[in-house]
Amino acid sequence: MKVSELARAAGVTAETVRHYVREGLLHPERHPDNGYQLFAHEDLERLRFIQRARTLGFGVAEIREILDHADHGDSPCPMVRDLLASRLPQIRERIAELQALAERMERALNAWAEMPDGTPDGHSLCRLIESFPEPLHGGAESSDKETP
Amino acid sequence: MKVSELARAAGVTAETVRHYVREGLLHPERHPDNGYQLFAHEDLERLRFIQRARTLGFGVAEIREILDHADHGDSPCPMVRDLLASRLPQIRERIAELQALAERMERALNAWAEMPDGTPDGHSLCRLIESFPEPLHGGAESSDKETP
DNA sequence: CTTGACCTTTGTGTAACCCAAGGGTTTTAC
DNA sequence: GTAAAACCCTTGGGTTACACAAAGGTCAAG
Repeated sequence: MKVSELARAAGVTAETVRHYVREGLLHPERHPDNGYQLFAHEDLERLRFIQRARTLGFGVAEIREILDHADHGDSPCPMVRDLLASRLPQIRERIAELQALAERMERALNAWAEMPDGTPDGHSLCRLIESFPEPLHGGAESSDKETP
Repeated sequence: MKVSELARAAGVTAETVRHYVREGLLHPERHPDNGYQLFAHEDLERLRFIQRARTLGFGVAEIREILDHADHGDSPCPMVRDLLASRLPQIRERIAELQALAERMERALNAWAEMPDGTPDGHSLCRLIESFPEPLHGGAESSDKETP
């Protein structure tokens, strides 16, 4: 299989496949004449494994470690379990943050619904945003990436 | 106020303040002798506004637009409301994704708890991950950034 | 007058890709 | 048989919201 064929078979873009190759998750052979990457059927399974691992919250570097272990004949299961166990609370924290965010957004929209649209207030900024509680910086901080 | 003073007053790092200056969210004056950035008390309010807007899910570029509007005497409220309204469903979608992720992780951990640790399976990869459902790519895609 | 704390700019790194450019190859169509 | 469409390669730059390091100027205190 060539890059795009593998990509289509797995439902990802060719760029993604090349990315995984660059990152050492896939090790295709090369056609000796033209240098094209040649993937085996195993690689399709491997790519599907990568996708499932991604949906479980693993990063590319972690997946590479897992696959390297497995390629050496070691069972990566204990490592995987530990990674999973350490990430789960972070996910739950993130969920709580996003739920709080959604609530704040909803409160803002509801408050706005009861106000005229062009509230003449060009001097000071939107009072509604200004009246939101400060992101108390004394507690547990969380630098994050909201919505891209 | 100098950079670090403003930063401390708002509970952020000096790097963050400089970042916002670079991005055009803050417009400090310059001390003519030494080139230091000089912030007014308004800028502390402005920075607090930025923080609140961030907790509402706005990106730095969006906040810059909002502030630019306000600086021109226009009320940015309609824009803000539209941004909020368009992002809320995305947030909800993201929450649903993360909850599904947390559930998958929990199911995996529970299944593992009932297995011996070093399940000898060096050839094929962890069956548990392999048995997870495919990230069906036919539906609504969402390329995202999981947990850093 | 020398620390030490603070200031400046510039450049690099982060995660997981996407996209464009420039150039070779293979397949398809006429 | 050949030309165009379609696909391949690598390289390099962009995305987010900062953090961090380096090299060098400035300032307050002892």
